[in-house]
Amino acid sequence: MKGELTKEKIIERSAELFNIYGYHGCSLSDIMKATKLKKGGIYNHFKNKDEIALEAFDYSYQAVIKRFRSRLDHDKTVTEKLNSIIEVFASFAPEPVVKGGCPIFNTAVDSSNSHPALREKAKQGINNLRKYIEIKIEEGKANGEVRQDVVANELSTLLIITLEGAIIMSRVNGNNIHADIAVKHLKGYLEEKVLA
Amino acid sequence: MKGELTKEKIIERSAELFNIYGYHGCSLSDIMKATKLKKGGIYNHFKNKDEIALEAFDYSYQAVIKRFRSRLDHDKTVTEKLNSIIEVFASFAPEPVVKGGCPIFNTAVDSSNSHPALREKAKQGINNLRKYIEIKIEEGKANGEVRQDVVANELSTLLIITLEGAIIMSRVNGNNIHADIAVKHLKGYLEEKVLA
DNA sequence: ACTATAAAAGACCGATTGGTCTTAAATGCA
DNA sequence: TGCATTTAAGACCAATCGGTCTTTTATAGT
Repeated sequence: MKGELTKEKIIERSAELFNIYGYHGCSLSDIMKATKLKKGGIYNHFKNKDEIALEAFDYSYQAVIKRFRSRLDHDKTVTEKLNSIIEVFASFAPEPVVKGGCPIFNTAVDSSNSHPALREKAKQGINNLRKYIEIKIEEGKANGEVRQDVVANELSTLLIITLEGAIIMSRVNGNNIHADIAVKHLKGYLEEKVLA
Repeated sequence: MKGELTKEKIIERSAELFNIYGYHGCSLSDIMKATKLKKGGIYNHFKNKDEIALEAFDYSYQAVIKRFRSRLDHDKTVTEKLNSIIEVFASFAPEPVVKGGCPIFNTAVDSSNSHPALREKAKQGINNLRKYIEIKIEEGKANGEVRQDVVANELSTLLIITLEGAIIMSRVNGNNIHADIAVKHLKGYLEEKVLA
């Protein structure tokens, strides 16, 4: 069907708009302009703006996960995977998956006090990502690549907060050096404190 | 004059609203409700919504700086000051200066692609804060408390991104453990890599 | 090619947006 | 206490918001 393509186009374009401008900063007429559709063409596929935003977040989240997977699939050792995780995060600064920065943290900040349903999705997105990293760390502990005294969920959290903070800082300053500082620091930390 | 008090009330209340809901998520009628004023009472002091938002940011920024200063004033050594910086940041998670998280980073994320004037203010706020920390580090290098191989502006950036990332993560999860993890990590880092 | 159906257009809706302006009330000084 | 001035009220405005519904157009199966 043709409609399915249209729906995907709406999702892709609004994912970008929501990521750049936030839920309240992006209106239906913005989406209409971006998709070159009129109201009827949009509401034929979605029952309201919320539904667009929610599906757009899912799309963005999957895009983030896809970048992690496609990179980590090439890695054989946990050591390589942990370094890749750091690099993929940092890549969100110069080459965002969706224009406007990391959609997960952006949505978290944008929605956390104003849009419960979106906030819940962002929260789950973050925690899924954290769990994903945690499992890699546990794998490293199991096969001897990672020290036994490393607390997987703490390290996972540390990686995410440092890199997400860096991405935001880089975006505000229009400069990637902050992301680079985070990468350097975390890689050094891995070497000295995490890897066996 | 009475009007001055009213103006301050408007700024304080809207600082909170903007911090919680963002610029586009907070309407004039929200501000009217929060201040118990009608439109005339508000536009008597400000020429438009932008002016309120800009002055509200200044207010929030000063409140952040004030918390840093009042805490760091008690510290004698640079070592104490650096630990205080970490603790003050972390305090923004359980006890925000303005309800809704750190107003500087919130504004940065909220405005960075949609409100140039506000974005510029947030950018300057972040960089002033970074400079402030950088100077403390340089003081430590000068008096021998901090190692000579520490790059002040890198360490300053690292502290901010890690702690700001943690604050956001804590807010989304409604839980301070992420801020605590950041504190623990950074204090350990200070001990091992920064302090002489 | 005809037709049933899916897709998109766009007029229309009430509510709300940010903002203006006139009017009324509160304030502070003499 | 009287009066000028400051402060706030609130009616009013055009524009825009998200959303509905009918109509037209495009598509796809026969």
